[in-house]
Amino acid sequence: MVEKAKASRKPGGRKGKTPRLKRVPGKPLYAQVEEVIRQRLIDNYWKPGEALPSEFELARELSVSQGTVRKALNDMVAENLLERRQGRGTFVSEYTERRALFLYFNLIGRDGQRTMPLSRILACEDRQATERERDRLQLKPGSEVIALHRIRSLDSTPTIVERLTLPRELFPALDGDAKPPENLYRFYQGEYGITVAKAAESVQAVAADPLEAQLLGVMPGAPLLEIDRVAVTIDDRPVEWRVSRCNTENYTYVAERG
Amino acid sequence: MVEKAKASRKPGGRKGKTPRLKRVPGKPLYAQVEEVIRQRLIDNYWKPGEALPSEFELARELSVSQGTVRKALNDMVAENLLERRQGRGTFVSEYTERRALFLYFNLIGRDGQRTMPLSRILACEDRQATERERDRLQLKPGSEVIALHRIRSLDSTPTIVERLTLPRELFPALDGDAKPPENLYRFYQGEYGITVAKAAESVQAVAADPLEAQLLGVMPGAPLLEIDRVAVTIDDRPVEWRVSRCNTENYTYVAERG
DNA sequence: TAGTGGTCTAGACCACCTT
DNA sequence: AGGTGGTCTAGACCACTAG
Repeated sequence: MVEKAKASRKPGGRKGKTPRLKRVPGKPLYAQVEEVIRQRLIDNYWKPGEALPSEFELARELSVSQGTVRKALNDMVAENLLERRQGRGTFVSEYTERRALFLYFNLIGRDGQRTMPLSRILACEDRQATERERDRLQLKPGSEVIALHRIRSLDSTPTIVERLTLPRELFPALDGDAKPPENLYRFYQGEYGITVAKAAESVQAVAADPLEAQLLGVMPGAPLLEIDRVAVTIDDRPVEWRVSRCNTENYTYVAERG
Repeated sequence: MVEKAKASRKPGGRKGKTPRLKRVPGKPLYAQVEEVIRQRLIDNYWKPGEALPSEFELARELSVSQGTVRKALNDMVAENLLERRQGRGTFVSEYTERRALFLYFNLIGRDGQRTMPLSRILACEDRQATERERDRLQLKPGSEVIALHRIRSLDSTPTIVERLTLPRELFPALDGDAKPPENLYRFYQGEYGITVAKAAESVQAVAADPLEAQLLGVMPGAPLLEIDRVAVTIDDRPVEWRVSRCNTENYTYVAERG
């Protein structure tokens, strides 16, 4: 899809070879450095897992000091966009299993253990977005979506019934036959160059409907935890809407405050 | 050139004397600066709302550079322990209404608005800690606790039934007559010098029992959101165990991920 | 105007990793 | 041995707030 822009970096006219940053009133230099790097991540100029140039190289390229580059990079580490390892370099964050588990999977067992869920897809549908879906995914009327219905088990016990909606335009080649794997965010990244950078969740208690009750092995009307999540890219475009209904008899949802 | 630091640490030095920091292998200087400042917060040497000395003063006192003090202070701002305002100074965080609402109250209305709850105390009891309470609050067998039962309304609608347990030893003067106010964390801080620094929450869906159902105006067995929270001080001592059961028909619990 | 935090630079040395 | 990020220092200037 997006080609490495290295060759096209110097197509002649534009701004010369590199964006030479200069002081702008009201906008710190390090913020401008962040913008440049962020844009390159969006463009897939540096790909997930790849190493960035060293602090000194970036500093030379952008005509700022190494300390300014350092502040920009550290800020982006705090946003989970980059990772730094002493002696090795600075790398674009990648969606490993571990990362998915700790960043985006918040159901833990009574013993405090995190377990990787196992999913079974119940249905995969291709259709027009409902009004609610358009609202959540910021889509125009008439937009197509892919709707996924699956059940996820923790320790071999069916625990989560999940409905996902993806904008068709972001995932052109995805269809019902090519079943997506367990780690969807990694799949989005590897196959489509789409990186999920953050997600907003809202949580409620709901009563299980008959189908959910049957799938989860509880009584209809039993209390379930509903997690409503919209995942967005680095540049804040919605990627996925996911509604998970969880049996919390043996698992709890965790959050840190303060 | 690094100053030789003289290393004249006096063995018989008094506590009130200035701790002169020196390099220790494996422990960065800024981490030591953080420790000193953190300990002073724990000791209430600087009180909530008070201004700290300037970066330069602290740097001189601790025999480190201003940049090192800066890093320590900024780290502690990220932990919500301090606040900095350009041109004014660095201040110890205080529990304002606004702060309590945004840091520790996570039920928001359908419209995304945060509302301050209004509480009515149903019971206030003084008794021995149960085993579960001892576990959560890290108390020794036989410890006394204060148990509070209250109902909280949002927009005049009873929405949360809450049970709180406080270690008696932390709140010696608190009794059933002196009813604590709405903002408990601020109360703890102002009256007892106890600062809640962070909290861990775990969330589940549960069925309303008959009493809760009556208080909240729902049917018995209706799904409620249960939030289980232990609040701890800067030095990680448990201050309060709180179990809130919420009617989430009109409110949702929010969290950010990534 | 004086004092504070915020930004930026330059250079030194250290700890760690790869070769 | 050479390169990377991590720490620490020193000093300059800017932006904001207060008296």
